[in-house]
Amino acid sequence: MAKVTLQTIADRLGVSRATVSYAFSRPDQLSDGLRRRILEVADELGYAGPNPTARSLRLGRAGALGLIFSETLAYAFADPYSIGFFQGLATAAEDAGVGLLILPLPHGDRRSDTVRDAVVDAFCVMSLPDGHPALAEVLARKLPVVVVDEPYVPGHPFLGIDEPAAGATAARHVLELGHRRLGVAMVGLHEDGHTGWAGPERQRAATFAAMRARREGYQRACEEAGLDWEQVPFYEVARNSREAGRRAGHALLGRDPRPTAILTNTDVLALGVLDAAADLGLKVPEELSVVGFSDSAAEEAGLTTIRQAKQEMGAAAGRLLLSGGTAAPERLLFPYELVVRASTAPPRS
Amino acid sequence: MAKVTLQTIADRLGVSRATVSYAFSRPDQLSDGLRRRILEVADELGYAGPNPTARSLRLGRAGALGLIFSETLAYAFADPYSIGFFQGLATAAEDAGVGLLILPLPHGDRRSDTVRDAVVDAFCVMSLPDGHPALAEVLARKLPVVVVDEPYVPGHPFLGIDEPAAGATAARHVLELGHRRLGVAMVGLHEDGHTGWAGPERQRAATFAAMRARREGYQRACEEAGLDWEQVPFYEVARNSREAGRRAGHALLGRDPRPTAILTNTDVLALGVLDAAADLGLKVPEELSVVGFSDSAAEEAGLTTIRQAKQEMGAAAGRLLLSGGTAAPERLLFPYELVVRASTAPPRS
DNA sequence: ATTAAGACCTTAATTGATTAAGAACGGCCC
DNA sequence: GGGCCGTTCTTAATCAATTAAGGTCTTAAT
Repeated sequence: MAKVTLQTIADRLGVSRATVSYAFSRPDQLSDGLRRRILEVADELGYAGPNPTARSLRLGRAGALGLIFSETLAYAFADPYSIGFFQGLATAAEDAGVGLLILPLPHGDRRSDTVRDAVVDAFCVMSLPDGHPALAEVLARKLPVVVVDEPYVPGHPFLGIDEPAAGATAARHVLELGHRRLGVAMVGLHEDGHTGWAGPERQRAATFAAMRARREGYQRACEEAGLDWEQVPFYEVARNSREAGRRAGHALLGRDPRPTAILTNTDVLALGVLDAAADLGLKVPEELSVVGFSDSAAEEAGLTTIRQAKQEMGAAAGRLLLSGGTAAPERLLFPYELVVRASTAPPRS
Repeated sequence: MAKVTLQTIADRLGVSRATVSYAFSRPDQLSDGLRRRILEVADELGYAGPNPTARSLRLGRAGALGLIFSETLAYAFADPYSIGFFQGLATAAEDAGVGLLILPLPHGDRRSDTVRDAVVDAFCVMSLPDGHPALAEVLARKLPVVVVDEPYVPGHPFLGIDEPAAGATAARHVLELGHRRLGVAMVGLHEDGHTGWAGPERQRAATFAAMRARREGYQRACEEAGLDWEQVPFYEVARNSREAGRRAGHALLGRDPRPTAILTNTDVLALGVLDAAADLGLKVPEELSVVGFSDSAAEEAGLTTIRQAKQEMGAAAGRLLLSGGTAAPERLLFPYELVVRASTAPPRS
């Protein structure tokens, strides 16, 4: 069966290609009888309908939004914060009747042309580390772009929260409860897969801008409270998993003196820290306070965290991209909120 | 700034369009000097690179896999089972360097042409109710298609589990523990948004084939054990949420005599039933046994469930679609497994 | 009878690329 | 100097549609 196009049908009926096109896309331009006959023949020949690619080319619109995410897709789908954002974005796409093209980025050195070849009308870039090659590829496409969380790209709308302020809020919470011995567990600072202690230089050199800024907030709050940041144990993990959190928890809780409060930059990590505390028989919050981030998996575990409007951010990103990019603000900062639950309390004196 | 195409650059340099094309796609066809000049001018003019749509048209491939899902996208992203499947599918797409185009289906009566206009090479259809119009639209595209879970479409590969057998396995588990008073809570049977008791006729009329079959498994096992299915209270909910599960739990546990075991067709629902049990002060598993399904959110809650190889299914679906559809088996049934945890036990005598 | 207005269909330009085949030219060898 | 080969670029067909503008008829009004 050779390919069936508009022309095939036109030839078969002795009419012009344009006529057949009208039969599909503009019924009012044709007599009912001819239209019926065209559709009949189309059906008979097994015509699959106007080729979307050709249509897309002619009409100059792709009908899809591209989504770029630094992690592997499997990972992105495993992260509650990302999922919340996807939901919002998907809702916006749904409302506009466009698809969401999720673009895998080559992991490792394998090169791929997914960004260059993506048939989309706009890009949403999320959580890319500084200098990631995909960003350059996206910008080269000269399509509307919004960036979420990181990195900041001058000239394109940015959606996120005031990271330093949010980080400081989380830290200040435990500091104001009276904690003086803090520990920090963070994921997603670097791309090198390192797990272990991280000193100040390494912390400052983080390639993920949002996490770097969040950490700066932690530090600022600590220093404002008179703590020496260099003395705050800082454990970095490579994967945002409960298991990694447990490992960080064990490392931090194994220190002498033991921290009485641990800050984490994701809820999933915080849950792992709670696991570690349980392993050691430490009571939370009596003997240990834990703060998460994003409020993505915190409620049931009674975790104190910073709540972010993930879905609203996704929806806003979608609307921004689909509105034709008119009058987009440079920086769209969303509200965040400290949610105090049962994982934090004053330290035992 | 008018649109910049290959031709613009060609004209500017006084070379042919083909030459410019070669500069981008086949460097070996050109002298280094000219190629450099072309790329320079391209950069200068702000050329965004060869138009992907035009390329796609010429090359006859879209570089994307279409994913059709009956629920709203926000919902799909909220369901752990779907997410597991997506992960697998995404991994396969990633390996092949193609994108994943997630297609929203119009909810309600709003019509949309997303399926007709989707620029994809193949479709993966998941969990569509019988007779859903989107299926016809997909089939009309005459592209490779695989269907996951439901509905079964003759002539196209089907991926899923042996639903009746899996359902029977779940039911048999509690029956063999000695339970005689069962209750069932199910979601995703009908599209009408109904929540409440469902009699046998309504159960059998479910439009989602997989869930219908799973229920048949429950019934078969019960009848084999000598129970009268008509006497088994059956509560149907419209949304797969913990809250809906709690509601179903309250309904079922409010019956006299109270069921000693409740079967649910998703883990999320089962968690809700556990909530209801907790509300009523019922001890699990001493006073109530609960069985989930899919092993998607069960581990931490200690839920007995049927484990499904969601990720493997996703990966298999992807590979099948990307392999050019050669020699695809008609029906690919995946293994499932009863995982017994702490939510089931013999009834108290 | 003339003219205007519709209805219905065709012509042809356009969307932005890819690529096989061919042409022009220089260099090399005999 | 002619034949041959290689390099480098051009020509032109092709992918599959959309749509403004124009051409025929038919019909109705003056």
